[in-house]
Amino acid sequence: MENKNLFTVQEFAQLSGVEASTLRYWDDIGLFSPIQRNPDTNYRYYSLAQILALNFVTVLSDLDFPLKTIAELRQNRDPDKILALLDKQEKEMDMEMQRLRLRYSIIHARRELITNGIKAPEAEIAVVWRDSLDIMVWPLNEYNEGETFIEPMAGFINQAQDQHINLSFPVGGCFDSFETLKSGTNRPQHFISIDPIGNQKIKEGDYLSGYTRGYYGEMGDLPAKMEKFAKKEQLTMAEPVYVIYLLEEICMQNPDEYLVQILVPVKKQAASQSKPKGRSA
Amino acid sequence: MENKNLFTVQEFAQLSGVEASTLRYWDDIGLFSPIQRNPDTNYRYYSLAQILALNFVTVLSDLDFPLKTIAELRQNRDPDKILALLDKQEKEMDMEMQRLRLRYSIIHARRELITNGIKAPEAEIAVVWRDSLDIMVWPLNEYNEGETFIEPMAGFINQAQDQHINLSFPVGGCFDSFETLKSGTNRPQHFISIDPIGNQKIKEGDYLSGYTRGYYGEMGDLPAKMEKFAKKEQLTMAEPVYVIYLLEEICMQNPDEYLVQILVPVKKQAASQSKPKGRSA
DNA sequence: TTGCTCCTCACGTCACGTGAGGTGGC
DNA sequence: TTGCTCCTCACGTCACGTGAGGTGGC
Repeated sequence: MENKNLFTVQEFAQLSGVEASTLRYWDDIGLFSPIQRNPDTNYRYYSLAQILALNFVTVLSDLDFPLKTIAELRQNRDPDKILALLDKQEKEMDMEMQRLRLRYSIIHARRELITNGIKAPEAEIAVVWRDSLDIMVWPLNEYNEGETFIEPMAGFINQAQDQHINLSFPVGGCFDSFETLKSGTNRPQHFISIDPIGNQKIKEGDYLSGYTRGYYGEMGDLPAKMEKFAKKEQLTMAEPVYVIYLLEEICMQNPDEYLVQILVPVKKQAASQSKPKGRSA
Repeated sequence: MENKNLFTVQEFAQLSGVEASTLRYWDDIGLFSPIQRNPDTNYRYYSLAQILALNFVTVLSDLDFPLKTIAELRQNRDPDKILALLDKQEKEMDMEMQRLRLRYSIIHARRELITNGIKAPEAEIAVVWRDSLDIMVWPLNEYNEGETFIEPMAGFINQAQDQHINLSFPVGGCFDSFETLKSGTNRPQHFISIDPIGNQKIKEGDYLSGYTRGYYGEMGDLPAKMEKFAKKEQLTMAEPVYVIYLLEEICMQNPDEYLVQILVPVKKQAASQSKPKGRSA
């Protein structure tokens, strides 16, 4: 009965949903062969019953088992062995899941910044309310003479590998105070990553916000402008000061056009407290 | 300053966490090249600042962008383009997630059956409580003379592709009644898949359960034994009858040793109702 | 004779990793 | 002189997909 109905590759491909080229390849590597060959023409002929034997291969290859493993199993399978391999495969899938989730959060973080960068009111210095943002704060940077952010960054990248730290999240800087920012805009005390599983946060609250364009650490007269604005608006600057690169090498061709946002936590000086001081001075 | 510190491939590899062979390859394909070459020795020399240019490549390749795309972007990137590509990448990740989830449920379903198969009390016919089980019920099978399950199965596999039905879930059979099972153990009215997103369920309840070994549809004297047991225990058989292959081609070498479980929904005949009947007859 | 399917090589894919064989500086 | 790093090919990986060139049955 099984021999009554024989199928050519194309027919069997149609029947099984496995491509003819794949069937030929599986035959070539000895994984799954037709029950018959025409000795003259060398045509392959598959039987209907082979659809079940094929199922063994397709099920396991759908589960991403290597064909080599499938071929070995075909000769020598048993329930315990299959269970062990299913477990192993599931563990690799768990790892793949982790990788996917990490990528999702990187894409999410980067999309946020780029979107903000595109619609940023660049000329505007203003007090804005910020929700809290999860970040990772990198270790304290130390600078020798003439060094900029690049040296400690290189050092950290170098160490990060050992600690399995992912460096694909957007990066910014953190300064101890507005004074330290002014005295060296290209030497942040800490780098930060906009990393949702980071250990720290940019706290929610009011921030004095300003934007400027330029390569990493080049902020032109923005700090001076912001200080002037703060004085005029009677704002008390607090710490730490964050700089966040909204548009950088990932999406900008020209390094001089990188877009950075400076964020300084501020409090409005209460009228009842500041005014008397101002008057008495 | 940038030229002061130059690094060989190995050094730059160490610094950046990108393998030296990868750096050479990225140079070969024109994706990322050292700023200098020694004209005599052809040694590659990278600068510290290149670590940032490298970051562009590593971030995007960590996100699984094709190197070709990264190379094109490097020449001509802008925020909108990057946003579009991030979206595209996320959609592919969504699909990968779906594939992963599907594989998880296949592994889960198969592990359940195999584990049950390994520890099954094979000789035992007994009434067991079953929790409900999600399944997909395939269309009604029709049989011509001399045909067995194999023909409708082949037909269905053939159609399944168009409907994007995944055939990797464990398969069983469903019979309209115990009588139809007895009259053709290799001709189930329906196939079923143990598929958690199937449209139907094996209802929870008491089932008469028996095991036997043999190729698909070969059940020896198990149906007869189960019927005898039911009679003795005064069980009323209901419908439908399920056969579930716990151990089949996926984990068994020898087709004669496939392990099938027959499940017949039953009710104990209430003593008050059945006894009078029995006496009056 | 034309069109269709089948066959067997052989090459391309993608992003490297791994030698093989040879050179240059301490 | 030895050991180390660097170089440039070239080949292997994995599971096919895609021709190229040729044959057989209607």
